[in-house]
Amino acid sequence: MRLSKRGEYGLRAMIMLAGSARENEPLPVVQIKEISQREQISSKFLEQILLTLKNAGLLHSKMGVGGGYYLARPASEITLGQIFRVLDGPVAPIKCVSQMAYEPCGCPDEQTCGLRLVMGDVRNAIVDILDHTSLEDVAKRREAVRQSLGLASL
Amino acid sequence: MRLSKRGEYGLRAMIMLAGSARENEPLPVVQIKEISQREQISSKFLEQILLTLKNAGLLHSKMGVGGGYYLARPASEITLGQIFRVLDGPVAPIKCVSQMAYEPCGCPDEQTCGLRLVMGDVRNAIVDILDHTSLEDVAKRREAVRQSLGLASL
DNA sequence: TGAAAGTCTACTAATTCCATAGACTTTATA
DNA sequence: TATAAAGTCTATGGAATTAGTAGACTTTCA
Repeated sequence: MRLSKRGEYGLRAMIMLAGSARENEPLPVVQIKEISQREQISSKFLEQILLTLKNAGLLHSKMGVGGGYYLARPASEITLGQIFRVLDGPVAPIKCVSQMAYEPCGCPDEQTCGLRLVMGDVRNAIVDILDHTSLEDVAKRREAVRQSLGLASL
Repeated sequence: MRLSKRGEYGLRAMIMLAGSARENEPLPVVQIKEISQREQISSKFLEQILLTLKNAGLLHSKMGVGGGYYLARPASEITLGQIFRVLDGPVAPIKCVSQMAYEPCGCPDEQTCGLRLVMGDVRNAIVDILDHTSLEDVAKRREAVRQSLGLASL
């Protein structure tokens, strides 16, 4: 039940971009190099990941001097589920319960397959979290933890 | 977030064994060949899986003529989580939130890592289901679905 | 004693994962 | 307008994992 490095790095990068947004300021444009340094990710690998996210419409970019990446939409409108699916594919643990990529599994009778019933629950539980957690939610939550630990805001 | 074939087949086999138990009768002993036919699984592959489950203490076996596999404990005392972990390893999507196999991930500050907070929730949601669903629960639930579909009991 | 069952270990083909490399395009600015 | 700074795109490669096969071995019962 593992999140891939692609998924991990992509989510971390998006969370970082959302976290460096300041109120009443334009969305910050951040370079690959800076993200890769702050998050300790191979910049060449990250490059691919950000490009994928861009082609999926979750990031925008600016080329050339002073360029970089920035969120395609406000952080409140991008969910972790969207990011996850772009990088790691369907959320469902088994294809026969996938909404996005249904395929029958080999069980004799799908309607009464016990495994399918339970894995459907698992899928729903994961989707509930990932699709209802926006980048803004993550940023707020992290901020709350920081506060409770008595740390400064950055 | 995928369940492997190993995990799928193993869970299906265990569920089948639990489902073929009859009240007030000894736990049925079922041969690999029969399981593999009923569940459409390569019998050589299934053999390995059942052996792993046996070595983990979830199954018992009888060698020789009339032999086969049977549950090591009553179906109510074996959870899907136990089976899953034997075959597919830790449930957590990322090691830094794993109870069974914790390892730090590369994030700059683990305590305030937003991804870690959310993946902790995901882990808990999955564990809640898998560790609180026994083979007996699955059998009962399947039976309920059968009833509601107006099907016979086997 | 022989057939029916599980046990155990090794092997392999295919796929996926985690990158790395390098040539290319776009843009700001000196 | 040249140049450096940034993203774009495609190919390649090693390592690990996955899903299975093969085959020799052991145990048990009739």
